[in-house]
Amino acid sequence: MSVNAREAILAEAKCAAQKHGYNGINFRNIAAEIGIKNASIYYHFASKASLGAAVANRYWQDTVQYLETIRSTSADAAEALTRYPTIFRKSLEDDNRLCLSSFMAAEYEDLPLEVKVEIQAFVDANVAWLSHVLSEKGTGSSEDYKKQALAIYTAVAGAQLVARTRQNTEIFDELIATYQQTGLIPIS
Amino acid sequence: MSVNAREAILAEAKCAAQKHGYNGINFRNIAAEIGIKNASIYYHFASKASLGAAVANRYWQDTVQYLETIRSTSADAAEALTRYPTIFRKSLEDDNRLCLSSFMAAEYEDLPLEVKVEIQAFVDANVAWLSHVLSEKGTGSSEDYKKQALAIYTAVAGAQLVARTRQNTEIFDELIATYQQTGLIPIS
DNA sequence: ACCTGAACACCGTTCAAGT
DNA sequence: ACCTGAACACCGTTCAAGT
Repeated sequence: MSVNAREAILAEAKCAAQKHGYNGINFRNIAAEIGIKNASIYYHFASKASLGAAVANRYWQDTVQYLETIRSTSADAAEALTRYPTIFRKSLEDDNRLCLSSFMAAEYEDLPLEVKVEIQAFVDANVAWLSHVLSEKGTGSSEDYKKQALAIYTAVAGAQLVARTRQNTEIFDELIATYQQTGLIPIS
Repeated sequence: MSVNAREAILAEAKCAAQKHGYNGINFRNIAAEIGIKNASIYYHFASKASLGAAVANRYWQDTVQYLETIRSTSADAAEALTRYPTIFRKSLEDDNRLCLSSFMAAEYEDLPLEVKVEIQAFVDANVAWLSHVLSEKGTGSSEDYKKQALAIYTAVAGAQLVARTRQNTEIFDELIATYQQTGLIPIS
């Protein structure tokens, strides 16, 4: 708690956002959880918007790092592509949480600008990574890779949403398998 | 307004839900919009949960009807499949609104049970319709149709979410085109 | 049958005040 | 440097009271 209140607030806020969305970030809950008063949060963050932006920023930066790990530990592009959905699967497994971005995409219109910017950065990072991996294994144009990358990201994020609704991780796996069988996600 | 307050409340609530989600349904706003006081809404609906469920119920029933229209006015299954995404496209065009279900999928964990039930009914109706259309044109097993139907629904709903984030209907069209090119959505 | 005013607890936010 | 109590406007909800 008191080692670093700022980090504790961030961690609680991230967890709340993955479970209930931006709207579910509750200052009084967070404060109670880490043993301070809700007014104290304002010493560390200027506003809920600012806290939300910090959470989203940390989130996509962590994701970029994880994506890099997948690439560097995969034998080839095909393996990296196959492992990509695990990012989304992990949050589902872990307490049925949602990718921050999927959540906030729904809430998007009502989000403060500074949060929108970070959410957009997350999507961009995913598409950039996927485009690069696709280009390593394919022969299409750069435009095609971008389109396919966005399509894969979209479908996988959608799968997380639907699977969460059913509270069933198997549905996520089946959806990914169907994407692979139909050819949306290349497998070899 | 006073011709039928109940219907006026439903209409306002639906619009709010498509723009801001269940959480964005605001009794004081709705009341002001139709010229009554927020306490009056409780005469027509027992709670916000009840109003939300009524909105979602009306929504999926309208969708079922629209899907039937697509089928009965399509020359064949392939045409019906091609026209399927228009349902999601229309709400985007119309003021950048979101399919109720995509919204509430994000909010799902926090939704009252009676609302969850209606959201699930919407997804089921879509999957049933898609399965049927797929079976009319294909030769796979019934299990395969269901899986592919859910995959198509998931990917199209995801496309709506992503396109909304970019406030750009073209992105929706490009995503659908990519789904068709890769084979997720059969085209002939 | 339909609507209202007043009150409740809850939440983001502010601010003057404490150590 | 970090935290707090008290107050504000906002929201879902209740309820006794109005026509």
